[in-house]
Amino acid sequence: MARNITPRQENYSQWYLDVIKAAELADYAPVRGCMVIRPTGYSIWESIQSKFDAAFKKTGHVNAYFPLLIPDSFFRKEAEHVEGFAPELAMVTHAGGEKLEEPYAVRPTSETVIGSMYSKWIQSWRDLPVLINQWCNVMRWEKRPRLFLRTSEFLWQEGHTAHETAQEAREETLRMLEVYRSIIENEIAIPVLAGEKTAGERFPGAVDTYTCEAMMSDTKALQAGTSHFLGQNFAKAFDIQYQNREGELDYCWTTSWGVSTRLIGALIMTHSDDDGLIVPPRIAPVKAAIIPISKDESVAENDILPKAKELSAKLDDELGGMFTKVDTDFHARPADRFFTHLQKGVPLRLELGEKDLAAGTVRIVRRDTGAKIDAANDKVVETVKNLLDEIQSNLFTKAKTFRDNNTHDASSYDELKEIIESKGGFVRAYFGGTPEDETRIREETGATPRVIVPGDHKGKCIITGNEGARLTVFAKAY
RNA sequence: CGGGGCGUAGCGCAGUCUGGUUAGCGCACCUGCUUUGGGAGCAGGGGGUCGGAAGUUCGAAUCUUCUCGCCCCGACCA
Repeated sequence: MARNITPRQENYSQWYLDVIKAAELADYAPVRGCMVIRPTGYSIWESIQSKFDAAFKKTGHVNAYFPLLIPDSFFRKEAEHVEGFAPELAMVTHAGGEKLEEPYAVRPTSETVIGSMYSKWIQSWRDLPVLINQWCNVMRWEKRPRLFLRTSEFLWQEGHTAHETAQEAREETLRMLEVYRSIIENEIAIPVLAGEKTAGERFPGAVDTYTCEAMMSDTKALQAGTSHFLGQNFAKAFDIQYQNREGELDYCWTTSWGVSTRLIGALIMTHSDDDGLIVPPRIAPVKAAIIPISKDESVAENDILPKAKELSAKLDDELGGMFTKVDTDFHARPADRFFTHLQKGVPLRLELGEKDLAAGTVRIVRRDTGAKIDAANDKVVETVKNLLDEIQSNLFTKAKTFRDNNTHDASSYDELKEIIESKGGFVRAYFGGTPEDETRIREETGATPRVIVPGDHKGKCIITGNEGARLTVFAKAY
């Protein structure tokens, strides 16, 4: 049992912070609300990034980079956008030792700068669609920061597309939502509900917002990715016009979508346990730690290490890329070395000692279950491959079962209130109310509508009593 | 931003109320020996000026004022 991590049951937030610290994922920076992403954490981000980036390329998107500083006036061009972001903008008022004529905002998101550029680049329907993504940092001055979940500065990806028709833009919005769902579920092993947000939860300036909503292991909800249909709001604000097929001027239809380093927070709070981090195999930068052990340090180094390196090379070679890491911390005792990799969430631990060499086997230990398997040398590659697949699916299934077990139905507002208070988790109820109703529900229960359940579920609204309300998931959220 | 808690060695803490010789303890770290398959034992070491600033005092970790930061709850949050 880990002795440097507070048990989850005792104090969930402390557990979360302890896991991050023990796995050396991040540390607090000198500036309030900012964090340093340490190598172990950053390598997980790189791994996540590469999955998404490949998928974006596959769906026809290209990467570009837009500047960090945005003229303050840009934000005022879209009424809802400015209202939504004004409170969290960081402003640069001085530069070069002088006060600036017009302050620059440190980007909280780039719809505005990108919109201004699109208006220059797009002339004709032949220029469309424009499908651009950028990987960058953004800053939102948060009142209550939490590592990975809500920091003032964070890393993310923002896709910005412009289309000829509303239909096409809507399809794009949903296409990217599906890309998100599939990667978050299949690679990061986090089950999500991919669906529409209610009016009160919309991105400022969007016509429709969609989310991939996940449940953390304390039953609170976390928005893991969003995709927005922006209609012609930004096109009108930034004058993104093109000449259509009939020769007339028309406004584009735009979308934007993003996932951030918050996914690392989601990964932690979905899979990890009281021993520390657990990283799903497909995301894990190191999938197996190979640990040569012997009572005699020189034997470990001179006799066993070469075998370990051989095994490492074989696994890397047959299973692809930077697959394994050989632990050469011979001065530490085995148990200490085991814990290091355990806490960093490495999916498999391969122990190689004199006993194993004599028996022609390798001892394999699973991070998710702790199960130990002695695999014969000629079966190691196959066993490792199978175990990684098993761990991947086990993590997903476990998380999904947990979510399903903590999802309840409410047929009245009172019942919703009662369930949120007594059990927590996701509560499904028919809802067709206004943003004002949402505010009231939040004030009275602490829960908010997280996502409209995908599919055509209609019923009687628990607030207004009107028929035709959509089945909506309510929960307390991060 | 409001309420509460807290900043003393890398981490966790004691000491603060009732100012006073070289500021302690556990873990971690370093050296040696014995150990070694889920966080070892003994012995010997290194490391802090007490979050920061100003003040009171012969004397401040301890008292006063200001300030910075962290955690929890609340408000807010695409």
